[in-house]
Amino acid sequence: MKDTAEPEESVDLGALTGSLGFMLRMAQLQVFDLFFQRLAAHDMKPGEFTVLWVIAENPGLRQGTIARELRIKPAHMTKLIRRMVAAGFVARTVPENDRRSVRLSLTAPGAAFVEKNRGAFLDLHAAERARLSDGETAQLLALLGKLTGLGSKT
Amino acid sequence: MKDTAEPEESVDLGALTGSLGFMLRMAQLQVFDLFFQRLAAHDMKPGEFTVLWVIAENPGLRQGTIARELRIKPAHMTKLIRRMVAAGFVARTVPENDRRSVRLSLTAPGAAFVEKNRGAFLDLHAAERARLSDGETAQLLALLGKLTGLGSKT
DNA sequence: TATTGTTATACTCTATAACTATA
DNA sequence: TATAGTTATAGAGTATAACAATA
Repeated sequence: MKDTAEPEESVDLGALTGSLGFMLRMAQLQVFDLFFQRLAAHDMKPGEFTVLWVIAENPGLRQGTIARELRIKPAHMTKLIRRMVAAGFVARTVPENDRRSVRLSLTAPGAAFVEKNRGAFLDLHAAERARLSDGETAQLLALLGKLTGLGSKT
Repeated sequence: MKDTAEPEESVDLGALTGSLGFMLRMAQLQVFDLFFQRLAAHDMKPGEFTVLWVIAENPGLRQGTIARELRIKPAHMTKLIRRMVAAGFVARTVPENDRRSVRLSLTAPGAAFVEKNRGAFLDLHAAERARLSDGETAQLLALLGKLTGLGSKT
């Protein structure tokens, strides 16, 4: 029990809430919590599932191309892919026309896993739980898409 | 020079751009790049500067309170604060009424450093460089504030 | 020579638990 | 017993550079 009567000291973040970097960081931490609640049971981390997803959408893409698009460093990508291969989710193919490269595709279990967890990954209900309406969520996604140049859908 | 005529393979992210977690992650990476360009020269990382900022706004706050608010783990906070003390930016005080706790404040050099880099940290021009107008930036910040529950200003 | 991916090293951040000193 | 902070350890992510195989 508490002795001093200090009612849980409050913190004034001041102009910090006007920092895009800080606010994005805090938002990411919050949303990632939801992700972990859902996929941690499968021993799957956000970055790993994202890679599986992109391979599912783009079978046969080179490992380096995916790493560049997702801003994963090559050294890290190597280890990540090795884990996914060990898990039986990803198959590596060295094409004949360029035997330096590695092309990636999902195995049947990998494809099944992505399909099964597709909904969880998209955070369909994250926004509700996280104080935003559907409209606000759409707006937020649109702004993030414009910021990153990734929201090609308009 | 390239041999095969593949015009830089393109990646289809598909529904991934509808994932709040993924989009927040990519946006954060992009905005953090700007931060590093500006403060890396000072050997200062985002988390460290954020802590200095919060101490500046709330001198005398307990170390653990700040850690909880910024979602920094206690173990990490200990090391971070030690670096800031070593840099001469932060002073630690153990109050008489509860000698388990540690209260933090900025030294004069610490306060001067925060003041000097205040503008850079707030990413004043980050939004422009990053494809958003002022209005869109304000809107994005407001939505992130609502999502995280931190945007108390309304 | 340049490129693709791998290996190796080191450092930061995170997660966890055990520990101390106070309360 | 509970709390504040520390220490120790391990793992993931990142940065960097050196390397092998191929182009």
